[in-house]
Amino acid sequence: MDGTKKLEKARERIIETIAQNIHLYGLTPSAGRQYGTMFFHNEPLTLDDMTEELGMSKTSMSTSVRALSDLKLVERAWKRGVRKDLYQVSEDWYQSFIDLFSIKWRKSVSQHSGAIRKSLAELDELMNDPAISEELKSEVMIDIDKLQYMRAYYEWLDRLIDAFEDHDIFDLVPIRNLQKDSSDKSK
Amino acid sequence: MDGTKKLEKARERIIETIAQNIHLYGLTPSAGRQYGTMFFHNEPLTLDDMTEELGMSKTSMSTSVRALSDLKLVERAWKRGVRKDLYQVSEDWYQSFIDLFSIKWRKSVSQHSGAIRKSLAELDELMNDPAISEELKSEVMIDIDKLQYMRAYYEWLDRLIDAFEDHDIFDLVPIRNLQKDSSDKSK
DNA sequence: TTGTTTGTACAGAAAAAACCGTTCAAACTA
DNA sequence: TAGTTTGAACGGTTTTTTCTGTACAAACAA
Repeated sequence: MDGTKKLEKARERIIETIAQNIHLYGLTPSAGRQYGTMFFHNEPLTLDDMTEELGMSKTSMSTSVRALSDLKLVERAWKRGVRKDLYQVSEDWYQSFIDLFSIKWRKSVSQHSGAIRKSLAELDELMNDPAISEELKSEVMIDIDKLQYMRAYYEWLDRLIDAFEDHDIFDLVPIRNLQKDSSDKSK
Repeated sequence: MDGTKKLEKARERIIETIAQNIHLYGLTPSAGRQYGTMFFHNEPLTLDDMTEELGMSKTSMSTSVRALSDLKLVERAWKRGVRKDLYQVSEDWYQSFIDLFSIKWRKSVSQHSGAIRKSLAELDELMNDPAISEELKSEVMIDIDKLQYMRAYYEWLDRLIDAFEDHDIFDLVPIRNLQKDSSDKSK
C-alpha cells in the first residue's frame, strides 16, 4: 500500500472516531469531522479550505465552525497577508474539556438555580398561607425538601466547575506527560 | 390563586428546566419531562401512569424510560401485587452525575484509545518502512506526536473518571449538606 | 390449555435538524 | 468613489429524529 494512503487511513480512523463521539460536546458528527480535519492540518484553514476538504457548502462550514468556536474547540488565527478568516484547533485539550463545563454546564447550573430559587420562594409563600389545607402543606413540605436537595446539588456542581477552571482538578488527577516512545512494546 | 395550582406551577418550572437541560445527558426534552414528572411523584410509576401524566404514547414512554434507565437516572421498583413494571428516579444525583461519566464518557475514552492504538501502530510501521520518502516521514512524525498527545489526554480522562467513581472527587469538592432554612432571606 | 396483560419491535407519520443556494452587509482594494 | 471579496442571514429542501399505532412475544391467570 502507498505510504501516503496509509497515513491518510490512520488519520481517517481518528477523525471518524472524533465524529462519533463529539455528541458529548453537543455537536454533530459533521462538526466533529471538521474538527478532526483541522486537527491534522498543520496550518490554519479558511472556510474555503474546509469546503474543499470536506465537500460541504461554505455555509455549513461557517455555521459549524461557529459552533466549534463557541465551545472554544477552535480559535481564530492570523497570518500576514491573508484576508480570509483562519481557524485552527485549540491546542490544549485539557482546557477544552474544562471549557465545556465553563460554557455549557455552568449555563445549565445557572438556569436550574434560578428556577429552584423561584419555585422555592413560591412554596415558601404557600407554607405561610393560612388558607391552605394541612394535607397540601405536607405535600409542599416534601417538595421543599426536594428543591433544597437540588439546590445543594447544583451548588456542588458549581464548585466542581470552579475546581476545573482553577485547575485544582489537576492536583487530584495530575497530567502525566508520558511522551512514551512509540517503539516501546511493553504492555 | 388556588393552592394546588400554585404547587403545580412551581413543579412545572422545575420540570421544564430539566427538560431544557437534559441534552447534557444526551437525552431529549421529552425524556427530561418524564424524569421531572417522576421526580415529583412520591410513588413509583408505571408506563401507563406516565402515558396519562404526559399525554404521550406508551411506546414513547417505554423507549425513553429505557434511555433514562441506561444512564441509571431511573431505576425499577417493586411493589407487592403490582404486575406492571414500576419506575422511580434514582435518589442520589451526585451518583447520577458520576454514572454519566462511567457510562458515556468511559465508552468514548475506550473507543478513542482503541483507534489511537491502531493508528499509532500503523504509523510506527510506516516509520520503519525504508521505501518511504524523508518528506513523508517528517509528516508521520508530526502525526505520531499528535496521537501521543491524544493518548495522554484520554489516559487522563480515564483517571478522572476513576476519581469520580471512587468518590475521590468529593475530597476535592465536598458535598455541603446545608439544608438551609428556606425562610432565610440573606444573600 | 386458553385468555389476558404487559412491554417492546416495527413501519409509517409528524416534527426537528442539518444542509444548501442565494442574497446581503461589512470590510477591504484600487 | 466603485468594484471585490468574505462571512453570515434567510428560505427552502433534504435528511434525521421523534413519536404513534399496530402487531407480536413473553409472562401471568384461570
